[in-house]
Amino acid sequence: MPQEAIRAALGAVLEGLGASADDVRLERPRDPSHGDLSTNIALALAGRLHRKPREVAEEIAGRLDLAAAGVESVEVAGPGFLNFRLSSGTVASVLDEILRANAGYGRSETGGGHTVMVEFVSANPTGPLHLGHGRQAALGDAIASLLEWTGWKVHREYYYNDAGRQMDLLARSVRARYRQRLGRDESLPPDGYRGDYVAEVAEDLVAEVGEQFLKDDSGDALDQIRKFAVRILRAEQDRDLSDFRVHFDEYFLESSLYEEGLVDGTVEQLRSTGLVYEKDGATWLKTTEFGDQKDRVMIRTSGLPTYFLPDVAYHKNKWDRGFHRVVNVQGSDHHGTMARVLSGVRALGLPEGYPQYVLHQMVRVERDGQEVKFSKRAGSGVTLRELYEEVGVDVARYFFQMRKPDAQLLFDLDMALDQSDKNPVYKVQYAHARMCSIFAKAGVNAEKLEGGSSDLDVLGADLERDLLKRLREFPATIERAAASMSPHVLCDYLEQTAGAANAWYHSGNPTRSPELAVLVDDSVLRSARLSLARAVQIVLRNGLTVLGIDAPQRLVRATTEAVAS
RNA sequence: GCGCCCGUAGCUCAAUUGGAUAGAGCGUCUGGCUACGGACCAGGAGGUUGGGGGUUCGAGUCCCUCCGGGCGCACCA
Repeated sequence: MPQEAIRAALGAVLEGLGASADDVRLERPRDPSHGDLSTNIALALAGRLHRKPREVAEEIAGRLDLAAAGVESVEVAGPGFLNFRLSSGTVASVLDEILRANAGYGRSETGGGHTVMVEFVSANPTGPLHLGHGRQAALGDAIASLLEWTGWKVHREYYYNDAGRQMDLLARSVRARYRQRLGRDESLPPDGYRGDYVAEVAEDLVAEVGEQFLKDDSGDALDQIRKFAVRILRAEQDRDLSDFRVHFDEYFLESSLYEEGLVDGTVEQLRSTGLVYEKDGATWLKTTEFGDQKDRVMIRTSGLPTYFLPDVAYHKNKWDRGFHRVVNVQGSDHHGTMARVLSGVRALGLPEGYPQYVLHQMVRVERDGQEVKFSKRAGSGVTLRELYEEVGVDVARYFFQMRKPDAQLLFDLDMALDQSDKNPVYKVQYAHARMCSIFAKAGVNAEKLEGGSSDLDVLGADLERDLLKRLREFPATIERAAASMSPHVLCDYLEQTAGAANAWYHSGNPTRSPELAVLVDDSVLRSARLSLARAVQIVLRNGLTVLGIDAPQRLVRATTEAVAS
């Protein structure tokens, strides 16, 4: 690892300047003319030492002993950067590492095997999942996966409200449709659920119980209808998520918090903090103590808790279950709840930074430059299933992941349906398939390829150096994406790496420049380039795997009819 | 009105968390190609990073302010 060697060499010199190797940040400069690796340590130190940055840089460069680091040259550039140029053998040495680690390349132990819970989707079972849930499902799953790749033990959890007002409204909506279906004149509740799926549930109810609830207005009957509807809709959500390749370790029911007395327990604990008071017949929590805009009611005049109380109890429960790091993925329309939950959790004495939130913004879908708005079945919006049945799961997942969560997402259906390199998903998948096709053409078993050739320094072409340097950055990219909980960082990396791989591949067009082809006659070159192709294939495949997207060995273009169906 | 998020090429978005000449894709323009998989390739043009001020060796990034957009501001969830 040249980074470590350079870092060590720098460390030796820096001791005399009151700094250490830990202060050094080595980066790949954007501009290749600035070398292969670069550090700003002299700039950082200059202020502290009250000296000119370039002078400090010159001094460090003069004293560096880089004999063992595979460095060809060091130069001082710009305001005081130290730029290192590596020998091509050193640059190519990453291939050994990649081929050896194979499916493990990119993994790290940063998380130390500690436990983290990622809670996401958490939609109430009042209807089909829509696009916002889709973004959250893809995003949450990718974040969970990134944490796994960086050494965390991840628990995926889904929380849902199976009681309360919305559920009651759902039950009454289903009851109305059910009675209409049986020929009785009954209208939907004023803010009832209007989507066609409600009638579908009602149809199932008729098949199940016949006319049993036709005239029964009792609370018990309504309760049974609610349970029936929840069962049907939960099953549908499970199918939608499972077909979207998103799976949970645990489904947590809000009602269980009440059944196990956790809500009452939380009230008691909060009271003991002295931050609880009575006003206007209700019970309030001083959330302003923790930066909320106003205090919040936790128990209404009626004696019933507001929703925010079980939320706090739930987060106490997560902690007590041993999850001392929790990531909540939510739509940014819920950001108001965040401050309240955090206040409640702080009041209970849980530490700063627990839980963490990733808030994502809304999704719009466009076709031919026009926004797609309506789904008759869902009553409003577009359902997740409608989307991925049209564009495919790989494309849908990738599109949801490729943008930073806290910006609005424009889902461009025309690009999503395109099957050329214009579509970033196919661009990456196709680069992967291309590498696989080279192995097939060469008649080699990719799994048997080894990087241990001592002749890797033949990979000296600009496109090869560029590609090699990108491959080396894969583990750091995973780290960065995981640390910032931003899958789009990985998407960006994969697109650029696929682009670099494509450029390399195309430069070796056998008709025009056969000497640059992977499968050249020269056996040393051929073997080194096959190793490079293999490394590219491994990195692209691992990256796609993190995102939950297939890395097929060959792509078969769908026909127009198949796309339409 | 208050709070959170966002504002970067014609469009959709990046920018290694304060680094060097702000990068990709789409679109556009100009060339090229009998193919290690044509689901093409190479290259060009395109920018006062919403405006203004500040912090420092250095700002798209941090601070202040103004403008514009999204979301949230219940004893609803």
